[in-house]
Amino acid sequence: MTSAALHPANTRTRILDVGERLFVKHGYDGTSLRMITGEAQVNLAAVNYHFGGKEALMEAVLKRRLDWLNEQRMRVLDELEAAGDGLPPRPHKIVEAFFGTLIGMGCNKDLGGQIFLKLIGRSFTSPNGFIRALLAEEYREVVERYKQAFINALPDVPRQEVAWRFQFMLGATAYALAGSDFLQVSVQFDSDELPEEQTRRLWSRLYSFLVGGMRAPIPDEDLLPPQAFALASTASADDDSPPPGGGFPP
Amino acid sequence: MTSAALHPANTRTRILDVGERLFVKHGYDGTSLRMITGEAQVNLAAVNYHFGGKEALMEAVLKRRLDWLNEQRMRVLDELEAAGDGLPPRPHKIVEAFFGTLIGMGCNKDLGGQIFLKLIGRSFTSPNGFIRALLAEEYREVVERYKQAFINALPDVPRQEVAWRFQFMLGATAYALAGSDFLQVSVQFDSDELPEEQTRRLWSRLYSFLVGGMRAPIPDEDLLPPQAFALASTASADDDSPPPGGGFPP
DNA sequence: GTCTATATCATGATAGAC
DNA sequence: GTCTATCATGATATAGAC
Repeated sequence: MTSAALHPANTRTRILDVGERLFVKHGYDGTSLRMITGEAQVNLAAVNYHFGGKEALMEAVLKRRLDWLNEQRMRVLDELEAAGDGLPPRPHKIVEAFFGTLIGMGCNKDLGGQIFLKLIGRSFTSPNGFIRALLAEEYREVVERYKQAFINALPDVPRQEVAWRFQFMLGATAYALAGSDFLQVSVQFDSDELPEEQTRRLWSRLYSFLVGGMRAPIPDEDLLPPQAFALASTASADDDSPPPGGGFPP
Repeated sequence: MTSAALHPANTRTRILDVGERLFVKHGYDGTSLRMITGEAQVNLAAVNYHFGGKEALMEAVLKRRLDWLNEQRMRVLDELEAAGDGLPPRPHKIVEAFFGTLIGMGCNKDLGGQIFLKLIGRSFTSPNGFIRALLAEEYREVVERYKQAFINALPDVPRQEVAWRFQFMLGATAYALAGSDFLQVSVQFDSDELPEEQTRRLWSRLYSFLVGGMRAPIPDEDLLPPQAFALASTASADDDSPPPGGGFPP
């Protein structure tokens, strides 16, 4: 059995697949081209030949999935609006269109599955500027259209408020995907694949939470969180100053 | 003016302060000890002398803030339960105690301010295992107690459901703090400091969203997201196969 | 397209003088 | 406690044979 038989795809695709997985596992800065080319069993120089460099590889990894996602999200919203007879779609349908499309990708290995969900969940807060910039650019058009759809669907809610809630929904979703499972509830997809069944249950829970948050009453601008917030904003820190006793030796 | 006059604190604290800021800005892997010691105007070897290494420095940076946060969160919950006359605190009060305490730190420079909020927001999804492990360890006791408080406050909601919603709330909060401002609503604290006024407005909005999500109806286990989800989980990807023409030269 | 070999540089850590 | 000097390692990227 040749080593090529172990690898279903060509060099370029193997690099993309392994890169995607390792970028998730170790982060962009924590992943070296040697790690990628080693696992993909291709030559070190192949990355530079096919993509032009490490950043360009990351860009290709993200775009491969985002192009599909953007297209799909646009199409689903198109259908939603077309089915409305001139009426704007209901808010929960828009939530479903935007976030359901994403979560659904987790069940589809051809679309990156859980690996991609985790990658996208973490990329929003990447310390690497070019990653955030790329995401902003790739998301801009679609997010703008969905934001407008939410605004149309919620005529009584101020635009600013809608935008914030969109941001909160993105956060809740991204974290559920990025998976810091220290709450012991988080989906264990360290073992590579999350069963379709579990993904569906995650989705139904997340969906319920998001819609609940979206429908929350408009906050009172003058609300002052009485206790906790005020305490924390005025407390003094116990700096790592010398131990009690004024610095005198014991 | 001596260079020491520019730096209010001792070497150890200067390293912690600069480290905290740079770890946020460039991530753990993207920050070198040379960057830190350079900005802090201390010797390169000082980090190893005072902390023992890069990982230990990160640990010290996190613990300096988390110790205070844990203590405060415990105290606030103590008071809440003491004031209840045997009745469990209302859910929205628990939300306020847990998340309000955190957000309040953003107004207090002695507690790290916005910098620390961003750091903690990003650390949950750090690709570095030791950071997630440290956070899990530091959060375990407090989170366990708050989770129990939520369970007591919501006797009709299944425990699993409560845990998930806790996770979603953490996510929405962390992302609001970690700040990927590509939605144009996100708080601009790249310019270092977020005014107290804005932090309060962020809090009132977030608070409303979190409580809304927490109170959402229990999801139907058998709900199948009709359109978007199903489409995404069965679609086929357009792989990066050779361009149309079968690979023949033009 | 793929490979070897290498250039160039930055990193974390430490040894040892002061 | 602070400094200089240095080590060993691993990084990205490229030149050039095949």
